[in-house]
Amino acid sequence: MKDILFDFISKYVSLTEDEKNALLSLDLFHTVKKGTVLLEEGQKTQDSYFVLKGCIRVYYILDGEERTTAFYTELDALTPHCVINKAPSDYYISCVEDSILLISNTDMSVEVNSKFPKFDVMCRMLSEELLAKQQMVFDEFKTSSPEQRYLNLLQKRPDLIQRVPQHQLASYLGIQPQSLSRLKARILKKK
Amino acid sequence: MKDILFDFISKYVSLTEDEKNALLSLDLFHTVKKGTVLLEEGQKTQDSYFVLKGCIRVYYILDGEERTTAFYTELDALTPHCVINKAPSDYYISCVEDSILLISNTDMSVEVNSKFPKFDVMCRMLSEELLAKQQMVFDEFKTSSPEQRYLNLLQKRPDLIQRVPQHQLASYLGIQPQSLSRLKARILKKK
DNA sequence: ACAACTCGTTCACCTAAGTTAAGAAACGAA
DNA sequence: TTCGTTTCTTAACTTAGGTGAACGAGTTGT
Repeated sequence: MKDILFDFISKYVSLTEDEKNALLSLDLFHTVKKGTVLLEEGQKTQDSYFVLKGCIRVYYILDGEERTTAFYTELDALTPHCVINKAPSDYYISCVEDSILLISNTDMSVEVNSKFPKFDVMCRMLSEELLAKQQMVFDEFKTSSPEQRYLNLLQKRPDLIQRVPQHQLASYLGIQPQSLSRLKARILKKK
Repeated sequence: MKDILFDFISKYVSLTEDEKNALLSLDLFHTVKKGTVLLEEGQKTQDSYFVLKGCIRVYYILDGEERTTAFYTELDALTPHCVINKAPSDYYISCVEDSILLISNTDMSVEVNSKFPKFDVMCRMLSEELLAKQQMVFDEFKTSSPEQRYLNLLQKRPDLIQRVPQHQLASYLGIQPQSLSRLKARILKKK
């Protein structure tokens, strides 16, 4: 697990042994059971998540209905909105599978970053990269139909379609579960 | 113009006179005429944009059709995807109105950031904030219908509806211009 | 084993967005 | 100004997604 983390970090900055040990001394690793709710609507938290293994999901409850807007899998990082703007969360985060997560809170980050400015640089690079990636995903979503979105997902994240319940996937694609079934049947017929 | 910039920066870090002068010596301010194309598909650039006055627009050309995915107005910052991942751009950026922009390139940033680490911190804060905001906008888009999106825009960025051509607005909402006209007529009828 | 529940799928019907076409209004260039 | 272009709107028709209901398969709990 440590290796996965340090390999990831090494894409951005190179760490000394001291810095690695400083990180490891923070008790960041957590195993989380499937179904665990990490964050609820209305709560405030200081925690950010980094997925080492497994899958977590962001969803809203609107008119009593779950609306899934994001899945985070291996090597994805998630800093909840409420951590940034210090307001209560307007969404939920839960665990789709048994997962191993790295959970860090703002206090830790502030402390580590002030001791090792290198982490500030890494965080900046990471946010910039995530922002650019997020924008691309958004652009693809906007410029395509539900059917194209499904086909696109089939290309880019085929694992998601297998590991995630279909009704969550439907809402992730912006449609109803029934429409996803119909859409899949339509695609099969075409071939 | 300088004041607008420094007021904006002061929300993140406080600058000394030296730091302010270092910024001003960089020749960042540019006036750009309506219709000017700042970035074309296939091009590489090092430039990031910050809108002091006016409006710029990001769009793709798919099957010969323009697809607008974003508008940037006063105090919005835009770092094109191609600056981050060093690949040719897959979209265009153009000027919707006569605008005053702050244009900075990567070389400048690297130089300034190494001289004043404070800017690294500011950039990190800014990217994190933008990422969170972007995610919220994306979530709203995903969880609502075109009609709701239009009503939402009417609430949150009413100026956009006035200052931007309707066909660009339609594609920003993920629909055809005809559908936007129809949708607006439908809303008027309801009232 | 059985009931209660969840999940994925199918169907029929409804509604809204896509498509094609046409005309009116606004804008720009000569 | 006038001609030509672009932009916006309206209409008629098509199509895909929303909605409500129903069914079977798989789970969970008793």
